Amino acid sequence: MLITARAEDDRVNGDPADQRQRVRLQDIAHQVNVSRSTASRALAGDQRISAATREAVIAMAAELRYVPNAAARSLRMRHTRALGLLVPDLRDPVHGQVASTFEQEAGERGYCVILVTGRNEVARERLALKVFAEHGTDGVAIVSSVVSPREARERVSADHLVFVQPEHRSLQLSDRPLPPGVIRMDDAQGTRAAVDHLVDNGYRRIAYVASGVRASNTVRAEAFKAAVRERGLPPPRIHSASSDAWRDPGDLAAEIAADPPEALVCYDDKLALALMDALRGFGLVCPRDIGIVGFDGISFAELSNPRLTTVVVPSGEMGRLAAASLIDAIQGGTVPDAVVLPAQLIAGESTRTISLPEARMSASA
Amino acid sequence: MLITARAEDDRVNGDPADQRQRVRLQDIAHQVNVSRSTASRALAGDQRISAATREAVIAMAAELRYVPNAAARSLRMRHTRALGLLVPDLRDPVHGQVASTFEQEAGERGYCVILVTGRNEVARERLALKVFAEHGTDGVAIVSSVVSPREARERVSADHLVFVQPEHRSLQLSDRPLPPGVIRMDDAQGTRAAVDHLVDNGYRRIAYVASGVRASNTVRAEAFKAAVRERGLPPPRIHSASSDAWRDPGDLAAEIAADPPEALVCYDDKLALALMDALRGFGLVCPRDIGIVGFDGISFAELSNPRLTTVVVPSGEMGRLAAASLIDAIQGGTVPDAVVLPAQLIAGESTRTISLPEARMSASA
DNA sequence: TTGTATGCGTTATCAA
DNA sequence: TTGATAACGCATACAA
Repeated sequence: MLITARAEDDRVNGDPADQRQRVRLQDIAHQVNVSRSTASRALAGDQRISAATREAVIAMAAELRYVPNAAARSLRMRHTRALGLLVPDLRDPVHGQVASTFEQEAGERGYCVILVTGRNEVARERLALKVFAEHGTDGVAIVSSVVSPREARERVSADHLVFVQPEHRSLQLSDRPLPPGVIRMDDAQGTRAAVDHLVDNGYRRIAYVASGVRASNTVRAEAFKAAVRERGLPPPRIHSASSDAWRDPGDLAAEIAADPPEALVCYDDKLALALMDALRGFGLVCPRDIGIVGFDGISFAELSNPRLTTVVVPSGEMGRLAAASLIDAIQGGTVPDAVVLPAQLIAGESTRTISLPEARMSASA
Repeated sequence: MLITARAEDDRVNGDPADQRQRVRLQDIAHQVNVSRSTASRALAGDQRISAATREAVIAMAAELRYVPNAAARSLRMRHTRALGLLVPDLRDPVHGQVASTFEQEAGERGYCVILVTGRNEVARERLALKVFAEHGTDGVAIVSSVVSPREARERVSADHLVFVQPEHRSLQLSDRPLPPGVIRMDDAQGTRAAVDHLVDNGYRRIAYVASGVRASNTVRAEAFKAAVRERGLPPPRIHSASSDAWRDPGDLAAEIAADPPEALVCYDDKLALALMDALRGFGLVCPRDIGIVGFDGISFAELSNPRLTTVVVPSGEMGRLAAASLIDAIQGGTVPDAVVLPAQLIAGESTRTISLPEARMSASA
C-alpha cells in the first residue's frame, strides 16, 4: 500500500533520486534551482527574497507536499513550540475540561501539546516532567498535581511553568502570597458560598463529606467548619471517604444514613451524585429528606435527578488561562502571573428552602 | 530565579565555560575525559564499553542532571517515539476514556503522545494531521473523525495509522472488509442488543433518537429499523436531533412527548440522560411511562436516577488497543490489524418488564 | 537579492 | 574498548 502512494507521487515528482522518505527543503531548492537558504527564507516569508522566486518556492513546496521537520527546526531554533500538559486523569470531567480548553488555546496560538497523565502517582508525575524536559517543551502546565513546585521547577528547565489547582501543600495556604504561575480557584470562598446557600435556605444541621487526602480536601473542610461557625451553627460533622468512594459509595452512605444531617456539602460532584443515588437506597431521598450540594459544576450535574446544586469551578477558563499565560510568558520573556478565580454557586433542585425567610435575617444579623 | 538554579549547579560543575542552557552529552564526556561517542554508548548500555567507564559516565550524567535532547535524537534516529492522537472533544466522557487509556498504554511502552482536538471540524482535523507530520510522530490514532482515510494516509506519512470508531462513510459499511488499522465496535450488534432487550421485556412501540449527522448515527438507525423488523414489529419512528441536542433537549422532548412510544433507544448516553430529565418535565417519568436505553456506558449512566440501561461500548479497551497495535506495528514493521469489538448491554432501571415472559417466546418463534 | 558555510546535539560508521 | 568524523534537516551570519 506504500507502493500505491509512491506511484501517485511519481506523477508529479519525476526525479529519479527519490529514495528518501520525507521531502526536505533541499529537495524543493533543487527543483527551483535555488539554494537551501533561499528556499528557507522564501518559505519563512523573508522580504528580501524576490516575489518571483518566493512564489516559485512556495508553489514547489506545495507541489512536493513539503512538511518542515520539527526536530531539525527545534534543534536549530532552540525552541519547540510545544507545551507540556500534566493532568491526573482524563476520565475526570474536570480534567477533561481543563485539558480541552488548554489544548484549544494552545492550538490557536500555534503551539502543540504533549499530554501525559499522572494518575495521582508522584512517580508518574516525575516521569512526565522528564518527558517534557527531553522534548524541550517551551512551557509546562501542571494540573492538580502533588509534586512540589520546587521539584517541578528544577526538573523541567522551564521557568515557564504554570500550576493549575495545585494540590501541593505549599501552594494551598491562601494566607501567604501565591508564587508566580499559580492558577487556582478560591476554595474557601466557594465553600462559604455553599454553606451560605444552605443556611440561607433554612438548613442548620449540615455536614461535609471529604474524599481523598488531597490538600484541597483539607482546605475545603477547614473552610467549611469556619463558615459554619461564622453562621452561628454548632461544629459540623465531617465525613471522610477515599478518593474513589464515588465508585462504590455504599459504606459511606450507610454511615451518613445512620445519623443523617439536613444537608451535605460534598467534595465534588461525582461524590455528590453518587451519594444522592446511594442514599436513596437507605430511604433518604434528595431533596425531600436531605439536601446535597456538590463542587465543580460538571455538565452531568445539570442532568441529574434532581438537578444538583453545585459550586461551579471555572475549569474551562482555567485551562484556557493556563495556556494563554504560559504562551504570553514565553513570548514576552516574562513569568506567568498568579491568579485566583472565584467560584459561583448554582442552585439546582438538590437543595430547597426548608424554613421561612426569617431564618436568613436572624442568621446574618 | 534562573540565577539561583545556576548557582546550585556551580557547586558540582566547576567548569567556567558554562553559559549553555542544557547540559549535553559533550559536557558529561568532557568531565569524565572520554569522547562523546563513548559517553553516548555508555548511556545506551552498549556492552562494548568497560564497566568502569560506563559507571563513571552514568554517575556523571546523574550528577549533571543530564537529560537527552529529543530533537537531536529524533533527527539522527529518524523516529520520535511520539504518537499523535486526534480526538474530537476531550469534554466528552467517551473520548476522555479513549484518550486516557491510549496515553497510559503509550506511556507504559515508552511513547509520548501529542494530543490535538478536532472539534468536529475537518479543517482542524487536517491541521492536526499536519502537526503530526511536522513532528514526525511514529504513529497516529484518529478517533471518531470525519476525514477520509485516504486523505489521512497521504497527509501523515505514517502507514502506522489507526482509526478508532471512524465516522467516515467508507469505514462504516460493515458489509465490506475493513481496511487495516480500523478499530471499532459493532454498531449493528449493539443496537440489536438494545432492541432485543426492549422487546424481550415486552416493549413493542419503540423509537430511535438520532443525534447529529455522523455516519454512526445512520448506521445505528438502520440497524435499529432492521432489528425492529426482525422482531416482527411495525416500522418504528426515528427522531432526529442535532448533535448537541443533549444540552438543550426541550424541543426534542416535546416532539417525543406529543406521541410518546413505550421506549426510546438513544444515540448516546448524554442524549438519553438529557431526555430522561427533559421528558419528566412533560409528565413522562422513566421507567414508569417510558423506557430509555442509552449507548456508550459512560460512568454517569450508573449514577443517574433511574440508573440508565445502556449499550456499553468498550471505549477504554479501544484506546488501549489503538496504542498497543500502533506500537506493535511500528516496532514490527507491520501494519495494524483491523478489529471490531462487541458491545454489551447493561440493564439498568430506565427500562423494565412491561409484559409477561411469554412475549419473548412468541416473538422469537 | 541570493549563495556558502556553520552549528544545533545526537548516533553510527569506521578506524585504531 | 575507545575516538574521530560525518550526517540527520534546518536557519542564519556572513559573503557576494
